[in-house]
Amino acid sequence: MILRADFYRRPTLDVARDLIGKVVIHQSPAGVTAGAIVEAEAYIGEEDPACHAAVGRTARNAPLYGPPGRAYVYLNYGLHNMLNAVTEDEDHPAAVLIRALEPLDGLPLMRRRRARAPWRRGKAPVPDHELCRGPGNLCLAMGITLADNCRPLTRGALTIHDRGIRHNEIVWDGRIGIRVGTDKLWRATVQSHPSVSGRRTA
DNA sequence: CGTTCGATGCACT
DNA sequence: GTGCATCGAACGT
Repeated sequence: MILRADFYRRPTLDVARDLIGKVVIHQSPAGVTAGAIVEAEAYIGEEDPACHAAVGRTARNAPLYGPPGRAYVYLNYGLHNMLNAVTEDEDHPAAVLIRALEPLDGLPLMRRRRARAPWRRGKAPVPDHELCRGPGNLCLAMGITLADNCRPLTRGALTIHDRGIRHNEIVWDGRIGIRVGTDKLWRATVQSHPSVSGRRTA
């Protein structure tokens, strides 16, 4: 069952929590890939120093000020695309960063895309559970690019679905990979899942 | 184990 | 010109 816009038109922390276990599906000319979300972070409003909306509305962060249920994709460090789901209302810029997936469908295509990265040339193949581990890696494996920016997640080539996956052990931690706003416990993960990014616990 | 650092492109000041 | 919501290799302990 595909998630509708009303799913995203809610408090961002609720959306982040409920996105855990949901399935991202990308249909590209090269084939279909899909993965279940195991890690997500909330970025909420102009008062959140780590949110792109903290600097006010700009050309880049404009999707955050648009309707909920669309993708916000941007390039970071000149290398990696980041996939966000826009949440809340048009006048409340916020989004959930999808940080990691458990690969479900199209694993051979994911392996090919990961192997194509310049820094992976001639290296050992990526283990399956690491194909979508990390926000940059998952966009590469899924073939998500800037062309997907602003696209609705409720229909079309890039969508998010409820396939009935439920996780009992969802934990909240501080967001990672940022320099400010690290005090807020807005990172939801499936505890101990091998596809979750960052340092492994156990 | 841990920390440092280079690659790389573009939005923003 | 500066600074990233990264990745992974290289090095130190």
